[in-house]
Amino acid sequence: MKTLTNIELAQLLRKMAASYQMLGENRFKIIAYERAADSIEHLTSEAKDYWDDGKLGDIPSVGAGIAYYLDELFRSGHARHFDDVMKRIPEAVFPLLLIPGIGPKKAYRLVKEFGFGSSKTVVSELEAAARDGKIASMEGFGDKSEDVILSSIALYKKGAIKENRMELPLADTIAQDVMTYLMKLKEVEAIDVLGSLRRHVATIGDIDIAAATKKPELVIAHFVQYPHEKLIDEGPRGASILLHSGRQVDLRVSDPRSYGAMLQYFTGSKNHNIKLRSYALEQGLSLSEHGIKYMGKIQNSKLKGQNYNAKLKTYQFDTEESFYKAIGLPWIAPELREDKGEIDFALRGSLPNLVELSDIRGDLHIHTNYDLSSSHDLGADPLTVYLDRAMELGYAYIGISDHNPSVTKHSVSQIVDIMKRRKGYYEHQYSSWTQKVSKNKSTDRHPELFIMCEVDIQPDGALALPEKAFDYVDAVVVSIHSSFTQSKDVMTKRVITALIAHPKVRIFGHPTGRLLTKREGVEIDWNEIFTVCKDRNIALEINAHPQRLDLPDTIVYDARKEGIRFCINTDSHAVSQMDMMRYGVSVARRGWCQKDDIINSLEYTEFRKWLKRS
DNA sequence: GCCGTTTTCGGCCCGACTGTTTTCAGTCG
Repeated sequence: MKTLTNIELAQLLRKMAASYQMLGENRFKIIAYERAADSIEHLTSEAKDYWDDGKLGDIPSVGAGIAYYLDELFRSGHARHFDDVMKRIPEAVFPLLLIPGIGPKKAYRLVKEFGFGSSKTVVSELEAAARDGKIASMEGFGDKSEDVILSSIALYKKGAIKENRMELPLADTIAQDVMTYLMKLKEVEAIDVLGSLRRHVATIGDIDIAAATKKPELVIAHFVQYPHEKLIDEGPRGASILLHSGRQVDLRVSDPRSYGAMLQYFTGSKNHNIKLRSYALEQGLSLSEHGIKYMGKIQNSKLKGQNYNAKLKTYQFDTEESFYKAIGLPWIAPELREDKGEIDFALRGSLPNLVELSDIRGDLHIHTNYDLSSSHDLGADPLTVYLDRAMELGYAYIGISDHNPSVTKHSVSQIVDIMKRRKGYYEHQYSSWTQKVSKNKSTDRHPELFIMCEVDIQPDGALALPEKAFDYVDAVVVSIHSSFTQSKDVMTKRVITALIAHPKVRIFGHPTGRLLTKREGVEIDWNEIFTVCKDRNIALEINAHPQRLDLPDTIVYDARKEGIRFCINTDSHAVSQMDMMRYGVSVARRGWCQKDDIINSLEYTEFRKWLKRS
C-alpha cells in the first residue's frame, strides 16, 4: 500500500468538505473537515506516524469520527465512508474548484447541468459552454456570471489557480517594488505587507499590501497605474491587479484611525484570528477589520479613550499594539500568529523574545570559486570578495564550506592533498587580505575565517571526506545530496551514522533536502535526529537559500522544544546571496527561536569554542 | 464532526463583495 502524505490527506479531507458542501450537509461538519485538513497539513510529523503509535486522536481537530476513517484508510488503503460520499459527486467538479470564483456549489451545479464527465476536459468544456452563452440562462446565473467564468478560466490558464504559490523572496521583491511606487504619494501615511508575506511564510500566494490614508481614492487611482497585465478589481476600499508575471497584487486602504485593526485582521493567519476572536468574544468583544464592537452592558475599561465610530458602533485602533491591548494581550509578532499557542503565551506574558537579523554574527556556509574538483557546484566569487561583504555586514566571522572533492574521481591520498593545498591557499589569501584591510581602514576589526567543508552524506551514511583530510578543516557541515528517496528507517540510520562519524561534524546542512515548490523533503525520524544532535551538541542548519528555507519552520519549532540549537546560513554560491540571511532569520522566528537558540549569534570567542569543542 | 479551567450538550469568527435578487446564497480572505 502506498503511504499517504500529510498533503494528500489534507487534500482528501478538503475534497470531503467540498463534497459535503455540494450535498448540503450541516455546515459545521464541513468546517470540521476543513479544520482537520488544515491541522494535518501543518503537522510537523507524518499523520502516518501518529497512526503507527495509535494516536491519531492526538492530532488537533481530528476527533473520534475522522480518526476512525483515517485508521481504516491507513490499514486498507480505503475508507468506505469517504468513498461512499465521494461516489455521489462527479469527479469533474474537483478541477473546477481550483478556478477563482468557483466554489463547491457552483462547480456541482455546472457539472450536473452540462453533464461534464471527465476531470481532464472539464475546464475547456466549461469554457466552450460559456462562449456559447449556455450559462447565462441557468437559474441563479446570468450574463455577468458567464463573463466572470470566462475571465476566471483565462486567469486559471495564466497560472492564477488557487494553489499556485511563490517563494518568499520573490513575493518580497515584488511587494517592495509596489510599495516603493506607492510611497511616492505623500498621501500614503503608512504602508505594510499583509497576510502570509507579513508572517514570512516560506511560500506565498497573493501579495497583499495595506496603506493608511485619508485620501483612499487618490491612492487607489495611483495603484492601478502601476504597470500591470489586467485590472482585476477596483473599489472604494482597494484594488487588485495581475502583473505581467502572472502574480496578483491586492491593495487595501484604510483610514489611519482604524489602520491597526485592518493590519491585524488581514495579517492572519486565519486560525490565529479565529482563536483570537473566540477569546475576545468571551469578554463580550467582537473583532473585525474595522475595530472592536462591545457586546456587553457594563462599560469595558480597556476600550476607554479609544476613538469610537458611532455609525459602525465600533471602537477604532490606529495601531496593532492598541488593538491587542484592548483584548488584554501584548502585541504578538506576525511570525508567531499561526495558532501554535501564542495567545496562551501572550496571556501569561511569556512570548519568546525572537531572534533578530542584527543578532547574527557570522555565516558558516559559503562556497567560493576555489576549484577543489568537487562533483557539485562551485561558488562564483573568490574568498576576498566574501570577506569584504562580511566586513560590510559587520560579521565577526565566516566559514567557507566548499563541497568536498569528488570521491569517485580521486584516490584518498589525492583528496587529502587537495584539502591540504586548499587550506594553505585560503590561509595565504586571508593573511594578505587582513594586512590590506588593516592598512586601509581605521579599524582593526575584521571577520575571522573558519576553513570548513560541506561533506556529502553518502547513501550508506559514510562521509565523503577521508579521515586524514579532516586535519585540514576546522569543522564540517554534513548534507544529503543524493538518494533522497530512501525509506525512513534507512534514511534515519544513514544520517545518524554520518552525524557521529567524526567529532568535527558540527552542523547538519539543509536537513530535509527539500526544494520549495519542486521537491519534498526526505522521510526521516526527527526525534532520533534530535536526540543525536543533542547528545553530540550538533546544530541543525536553517538554510536561508530562497529555494530551500530548510529546516522548515514547523520542524524548527519542534526541535527547539527539544533544546536543539541552530545555525542560520545562506549557502551562498555568489556574494550577493549573503543578503538572504534575513529569510533564514524569518524561519527561525517562525520556529519561536530566541537569540540563545542560534549558535551563530555567539561572538567570535564563544563561537570558536563551540565549533572546535574546546 | 469537534470540543470543553463554569459545559459531554450546544455551541461553532467575521464581514465584504457579487450577482441575482426584493432578502439571500456563494465565495473569498
